[in-house]
Amino acid sequence: MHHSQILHQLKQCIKLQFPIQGKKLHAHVIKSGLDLHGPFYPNTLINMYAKCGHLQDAVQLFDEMPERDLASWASILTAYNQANLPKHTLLLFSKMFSLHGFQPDHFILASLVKACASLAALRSGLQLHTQFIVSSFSDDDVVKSSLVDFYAKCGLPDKASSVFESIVSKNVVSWTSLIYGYAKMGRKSKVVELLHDMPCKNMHSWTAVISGFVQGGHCVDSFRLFNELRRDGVAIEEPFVLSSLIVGSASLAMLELGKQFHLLVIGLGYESSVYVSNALIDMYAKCSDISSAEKTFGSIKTRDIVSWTSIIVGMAQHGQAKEALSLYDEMTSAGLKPNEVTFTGLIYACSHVGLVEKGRNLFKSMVTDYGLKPSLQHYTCLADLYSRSGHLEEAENILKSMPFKPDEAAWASLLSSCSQGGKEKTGVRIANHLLQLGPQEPSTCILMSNIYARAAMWENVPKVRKLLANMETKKNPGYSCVDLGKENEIFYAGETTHPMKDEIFRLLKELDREMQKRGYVPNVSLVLHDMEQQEKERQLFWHSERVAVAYGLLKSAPGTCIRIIKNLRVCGDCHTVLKLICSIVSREIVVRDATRFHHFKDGACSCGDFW
DNA sequence: ATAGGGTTAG
Repeated sequence: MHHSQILHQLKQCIKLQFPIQGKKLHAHVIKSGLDLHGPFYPNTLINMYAKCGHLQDAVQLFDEMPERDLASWASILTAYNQANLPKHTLLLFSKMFSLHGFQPDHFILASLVKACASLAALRSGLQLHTQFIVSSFSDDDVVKSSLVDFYAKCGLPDKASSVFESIVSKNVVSWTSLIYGYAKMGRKSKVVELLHDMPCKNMHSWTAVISGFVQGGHCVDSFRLFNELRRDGVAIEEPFVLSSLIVGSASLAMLELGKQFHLLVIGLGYESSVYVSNALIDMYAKCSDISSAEKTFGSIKTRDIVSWTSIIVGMAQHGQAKEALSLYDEMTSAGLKPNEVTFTGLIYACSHVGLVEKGRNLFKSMVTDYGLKPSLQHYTCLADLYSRSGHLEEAENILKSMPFKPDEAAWASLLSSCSQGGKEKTGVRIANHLLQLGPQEPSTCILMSNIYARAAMWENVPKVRKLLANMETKKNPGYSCVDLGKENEIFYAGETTHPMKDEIFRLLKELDREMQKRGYVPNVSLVLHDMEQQEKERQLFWHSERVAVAYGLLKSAPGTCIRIIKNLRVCGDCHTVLKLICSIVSREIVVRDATRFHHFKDGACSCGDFW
């Protein structure tokens, strides 16, 4: 074989994603005595391995090269980008820069900007932009296009636009990057304008706009745009866009819509896309339909680490800790390596069933067996495990000795265990610390106030109340949304204007009488405002989750599960009430609150009363 | 020979 033929075939391997064939060509080059280190071969081979996902082979070739030119460096940087290791890309570059004093060319600059874009590393990207402007490649359109993408991903679409304007020949790639940036920031009129002005559109562009809307939390806009596409008869040639839409239905907990997207996936024949299936698992879990999540997981032919992690995390969040842990054993037996995300789910599972030893061992295993670096979230999760199981000292030690500064969430989780377990002294110490820190979350303030009230430190209660009052003016009001399949109904806390309010009131009154027979006493310590006892009870009575449950009981088919989505965390009193209601009416109630899921069934909750 | 856009889990 002539070497131009070999080069051609290597390119074919990249295009068709045939690493095995590529490896054969590599072997052929060595066996036939062709000069492996001659012109073109090593860089093309590195590129082939990189693009086919064989990072290790690319790195090995690179390390064995006697001479490296700028193209070799560009190829290996691409390999790290391709393997989704943008941090390595930047790290390797800084090494190359200090060791060899290289000036990056336009190829290398484009790879580096891409790495910054996927990390949303604003500072490094700005530095590269400066370096690019003063370099001799400063008119290169491809680097400019990657800078547009970088600014768009950093949430600065106007900066992206000014770079975009400087591009000499604008193409579908640069247009797509720009429009993604505006979609992500929810700048709808700008998106519409750009869609109109764009001379060239393809599936990439549509996917970019829709995923931009979803990633920026403008899910409804993404659904609307997709409807328009379908109306216009645009063919969905690839499944990419469906994953984004499924993520959108998950984040709004719109189960019916998610199911419709699932049907569309089947109809279009994209069931075999792992990306789509993984998004579906997560969607069903986030919409509280954990059994459909399991079914979807079961139907995947080749599961990857994201599939396993999604179902493990889903099970853990729904209180099925044992199942989550046994899925982990199955996963490792199948030869898959867990990553950071898997371990968050696993430790979370342990903390919900009080498996202290198991959690401790998993944390150790993550470091020693898999060489993973625990993040702040891992430490917080581990501390949570200790404090929930009554090991407050160990929990506090972790927060104090870990290589991160504990944030408000970390202290708040510890504080919540103090109020549950009657550890007053520790609680007061942590509350004082939080007071100095200046809490940002209303839920933290409520915990603090309760601790101070219980310790009779009345001088501190007004301080916390004042903080809370300042927050509540800017925070969203609490609401609960009950999912009745074809329709949803949303209730705000204290709302008394609903057309069915009399029926709802009657039902809640009736339930209240039955609850009191079973020993229920309203826990007013969780209501903070200054008011008389009766007024406090009335306020609790109209908490949005109760109203939503009552409405759900009135409107839904008998025996069905009632699903509630809430924007804040469930309050302690409502939690008690829902446990009672579910057994009084013999119905399952599932509440997705701001942080977790509560499955109320037979008088108990899947969260084990810790949240 | 080497560079730029859209998809999944905490």
